[in-house]
Parts: sequence; structure tokens; C-alpha cells
Amino acid sequence: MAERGTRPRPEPDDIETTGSPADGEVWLGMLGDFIGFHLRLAQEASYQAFFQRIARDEGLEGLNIKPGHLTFMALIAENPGITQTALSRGCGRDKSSLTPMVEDFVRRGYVKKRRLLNDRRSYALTLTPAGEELSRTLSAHARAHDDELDRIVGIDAKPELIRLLRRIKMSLG
Amino acid sequence: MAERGTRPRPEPDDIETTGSPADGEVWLGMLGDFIGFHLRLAQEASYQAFFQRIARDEGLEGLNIKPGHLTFMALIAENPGITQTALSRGCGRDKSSLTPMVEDFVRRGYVKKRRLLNDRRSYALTLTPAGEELSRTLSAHARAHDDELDRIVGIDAKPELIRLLRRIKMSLG
DNA sequence: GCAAGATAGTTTGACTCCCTACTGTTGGGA
DNA sequence: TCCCAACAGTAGGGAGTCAAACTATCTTGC
Repeated sequence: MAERGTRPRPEPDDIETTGSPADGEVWLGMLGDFIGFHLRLAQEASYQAFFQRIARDEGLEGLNIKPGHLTFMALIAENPGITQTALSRGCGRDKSSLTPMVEDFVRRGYVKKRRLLNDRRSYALTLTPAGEELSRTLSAHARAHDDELDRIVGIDAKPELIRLLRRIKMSLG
Repeated sequence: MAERGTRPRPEPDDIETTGSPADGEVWLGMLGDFIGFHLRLAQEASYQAFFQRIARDEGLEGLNIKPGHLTFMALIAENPGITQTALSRGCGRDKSSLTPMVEDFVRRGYVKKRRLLNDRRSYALTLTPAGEELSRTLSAHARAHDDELDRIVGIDAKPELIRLLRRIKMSLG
């Protein structure tokens, strides 16, 4: 019974006089000490920067390529014949999220989906030549993006950063 | 002949024999060296762990509280009278994403929304006593979650990790 | 063999998010 | 005074995600 009509808002409440409080900067409080909080902001910033970088490539115009597609393509390239479930684990996404993406990329001719004879539940995914080409393009962008991250982080700090991030994933995942 | 019922899918392509390829472990290739890739996996793992932690709290049963709500509540608590736009910046989300959440929390009696007299475009958000209580609960969970992250990362490495994450956000955002 | 449970992939539904366009308000010039 | 650009917040649409239920297939134990 979600009354979601045209005017369901519970009234903007009352009117009251208040000087603009903390309008310029936001005080984080304890959030500023939380690894999880900064993880999210950094990941979001990285995602957006990579997204913008891809969007700038005229060769990818209209293909609607997103950062998530890099992982998708790169993992198929590195693991020819990978199954969708294994791919979903590698991508860190639910397997049901991959279904539309696989279907889309098969239709566009980047990915080939072959049924296995010895286990007819599974499909083996491989890249077509066009898919290899697209994968190379995305990988080049990814490398450029990560070079930028390397500069920001500093090349000495990078191994330690990756070690810590992997540790978080391993310990919690 | 196995008439496989209705088949709206664009044909699973062809059948081919292939031994199970890399089904156990997935080879990451160059992805394994990318900061952005590990950032996403670590962030997702942290999100899921925090989500599970909240879900375990019987006091929050049925409230449908998610990790994002912590940031939302904590920032209002730390910045009483904050506007929705400032809050959206702090949360790292588009302001239009906050509209349903604000509406929801106002209706549930956790947040108070007052119109400003000196600028009738804005609303000042504050927590109700119930909101303060909820915020304290969420903050306690967040602290426990981040204590776990501290243990994983190691307390010596934490300042450096946060410094690097902030640097990424600042440089790219 | 054959039933029971596991597994691969798909479907569906709910949810969250962003983006774009829109309304109402403010404030600064012609 | 009157415009009009800038701003706060909302509405609507579309994309992407997960979780649960479902189908088809494989495996195991009897």
C-alpha cells in the first residue's frame, strides 16, 4: 500500500528561521576516520574518471561502454572458455547481472557463447576478433587510467596499497 | 528430439566440445596490477560486510537500513540544519537520489525538514530524537565494522591507507 | 537405473542510482 | 521595476544491481 500518488509528500513540515548552517563545507565527524567511507569515495572517483576517459574516445562513440565492461572483456580475454558463473565471481557481480551483458555482447558480435558438450548446463565464453579488438582498446584506456592512479598514489606506495586492498577483499569476501 | 519449449533467446549459438577451461580460479591478467580494480573489489567487500552486520541487528529488523543510510544520518547529525545539496555532496550522491531517502526518513520520523525563511529554496535537515537514537545505533555498527577493517589493514598502515584514498578522491574528484 | 540434491544459467521484481527536465525562489543587472 | 541567470529541490525515465524462484542438466547414492 505504497500511496505513491501525485501528492504523497508528508508536507514539507513547518517554516522556521535558521541562518544557513554549514553550507560551505560538510563536517564529517567520525566518518573521516573510517576506512570504509574513504574506500567508497575513492572507488567512486576512480570509476567516474575512467568513465569520462572512455567517453572521450570517439572510437567508442555510441557503443555505450562502461567501466564494468573492461573487467568483463579482460577476464574473457584472459580466460578463454570461461563460464558465466566463474566470470561473475571474477567481476564481483551476481551471475544474473551478467546475463543481459553477455546477451548484448554476443548480439553485437564481440563475444561467442558455445555450449559445452561434456556439461550442457554451462557455456564457454570467448572473444571474437572484434571482441579482441575492443578488449585491446579498453585495456589501453584502463592502463592509462591506472597510470594516472599510479601517479596520484606514488609508485612506491602502490604495492602496499594493492596489498591492503586485496587483504580487505580476502578477509571480508 | 528435445523440443526445449519456448526459446526467445537469440540462439545460444553452436555446440562445441571443450574441456572445462579455467573453471576453478580466474586469471586476472593485467587487471591484477590495477589499483582501480582492487579498489572496487575492496569497496564491494566492505559494503557487503557492513550490510550483513546491520542485517544481524534485530533492533533494525524491518527498517530496511542500508550502509548508505549511515552516511546520510551521520552527516545530518554532524551538520544540523544542512541542506540537501550540501548533504548530497557529502554523501557522494546526486541530490535527486536523496529526495526519496529524505522523504522516507521524514515520514518515519527520523529527520525533520524545515524551510528556511531567508532562502525559501532550501530546507534545513535535522535529526529528531528518534533519529539521533538511530544514528547512534548505526554509528556503533559502523565503528565495529571499521574496527574490523583496522584489524585487517593493521593500525600502523591505516593512516597511510586513508591518506592514499583521500588523495585519489581529491585528485580525481 | 532412478530419485534427490547440486549446479549453470535465466527470469522476474524490487530497489538504487544517475541524468535530464522541470518548478519555485533568489539576486543581480538593464 | 522587470528580466533572467543561478540555485534548491522534485519528477520521471532508464540503466544496473541483487535476490529469489525457476528450468535444465549433472552427480551421487541407493
